[in-house]
Amino acid sequence: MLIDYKDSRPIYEQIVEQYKKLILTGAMVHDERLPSVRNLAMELSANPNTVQRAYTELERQGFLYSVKGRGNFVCNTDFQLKARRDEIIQEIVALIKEAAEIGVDSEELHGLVTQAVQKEGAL
Amino acid sequence: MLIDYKDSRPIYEQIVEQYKKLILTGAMVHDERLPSVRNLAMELSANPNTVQRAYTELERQGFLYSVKGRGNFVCNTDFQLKARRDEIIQEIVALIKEAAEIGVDSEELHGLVTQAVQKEGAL
Amino acid sequence: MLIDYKDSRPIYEQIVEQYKKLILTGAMVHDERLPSVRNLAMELSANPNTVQRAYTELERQGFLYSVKGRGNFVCNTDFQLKARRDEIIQEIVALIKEAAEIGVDSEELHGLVTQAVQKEGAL
Amino acid sequence: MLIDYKDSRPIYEQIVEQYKKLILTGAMVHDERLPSVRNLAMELSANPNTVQRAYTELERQGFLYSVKGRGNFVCNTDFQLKARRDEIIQEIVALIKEAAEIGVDSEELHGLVTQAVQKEGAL
DNA sequence: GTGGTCTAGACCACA
DNA sequence: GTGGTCTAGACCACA
Repeated sequence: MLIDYKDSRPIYEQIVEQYKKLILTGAMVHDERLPSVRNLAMELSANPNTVQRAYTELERQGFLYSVKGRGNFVCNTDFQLKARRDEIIQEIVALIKEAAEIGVDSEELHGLVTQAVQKEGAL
Repeated sequence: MLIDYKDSRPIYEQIVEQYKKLILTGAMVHDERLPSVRNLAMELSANPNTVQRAYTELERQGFLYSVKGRGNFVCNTDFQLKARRDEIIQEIVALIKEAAEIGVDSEELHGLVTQAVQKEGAL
Repeated sequence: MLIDYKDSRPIYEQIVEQYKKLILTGAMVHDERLPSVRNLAMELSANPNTVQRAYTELERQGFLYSVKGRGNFVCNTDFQLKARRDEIIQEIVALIKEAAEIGVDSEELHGLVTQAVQKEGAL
Repeated sequence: MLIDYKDSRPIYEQIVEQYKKLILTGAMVHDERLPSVRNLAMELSANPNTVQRAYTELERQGFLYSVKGRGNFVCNTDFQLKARRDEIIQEIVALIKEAAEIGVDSEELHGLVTQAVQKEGAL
């Protein structure tokens, strides 16, 4: 877990993002325990309030559940996975529409994206 | 020009976004005059400073040039168009990578996006 | 004579700059007549007040003299030439000092400048 | 930090210039904290908005990064240093060209600059 | 406490 | 009239 203090996004948001990624990619699994608020705060040299805020947000979004006195645990994320997949699709569709508006038709765009993906893959 | 005061993004950023879109889509053309700072502020019932900030940002990004005592005018945007096209491609590539990480391969994704585009098109 | 309305500098200043250059380089000579305020304003589609302001400034700096009812004429510019030469030297000295402050010594700088001049010359 | 209220340049620009110099010369180092917006404003008897504007500009130019609730900190400036070095070279080249246009050849100029540097050095 | 955004209103340079 | 800068002071998000 790494916080980038130069990032303009608030620290609690960076924590939320990183745990969401760990959970959605399967790096953390159902019922696995997250670090305690206090420990994570020390590890990141952040304020415990900030970590608590991140955990509260993750709970609100259905990524973890907390058990008093025991800690915070990863939820089953089938639902979140499907939701994120649909979000990704909607975001791509929006970008395709914007490209069309500035004169890049979907075939041309498809070609350019394919090229870019191959370049990345070749690195 | 419509500002959403419930939007969490600051007003000046909304103004910037909307003019960028108008300019990139060709709705406003090279050397066309934008409303004066004071007029736009009145129209949006916002403060002239807020509009000024938006215009300064648009100038910095190369979308308009200002002439003291005359007003603000749209720049030639060939460069900005190409830059935005490349940004769109990179954003799509990043989304494809994220999809792969959560277990949606690029063929499946392509199919789902195509479906979504067709649905939208049918609206 | 060309005014760049996209330039952030005021129009009157651009006029001043261009006539100073024409006069210092000898493109306009001692006692040569400048266009009338009215004509130049028309040619540049600028406000006559703006042109008048430029001429007043040029007179103040000793580049032209005006004769009522006859027009504006180029001064002898031996003095201005020497002054501008000294200014150029002072500006270069200041840049050399700044370079030293950021760790570029004068020999290294001399080499880099020589290279840059040759590149320009080769264009 | 000294502001010259008689200077025609705006206060925020003077603040930007001075911090750029402090950072580029190494007087302030990577990750060092700048004064808070409010403190610097008090020290300069300027308005917090004016200081904020200077800091925003310094952030945009890559000289500092800001962390909400914590403060503003100096960036790593390798890139800025190189960029400024190149700017200095280009400015000197432009001055050499201007000198040539008004009849001072580069050898003569070189001699005059060398003299001037030695005089300064002797102060 | 600290930065970010915004309103209200002033004054200046420029055309 | 038009843009640019600035002061005074408020309120919010974040740590």
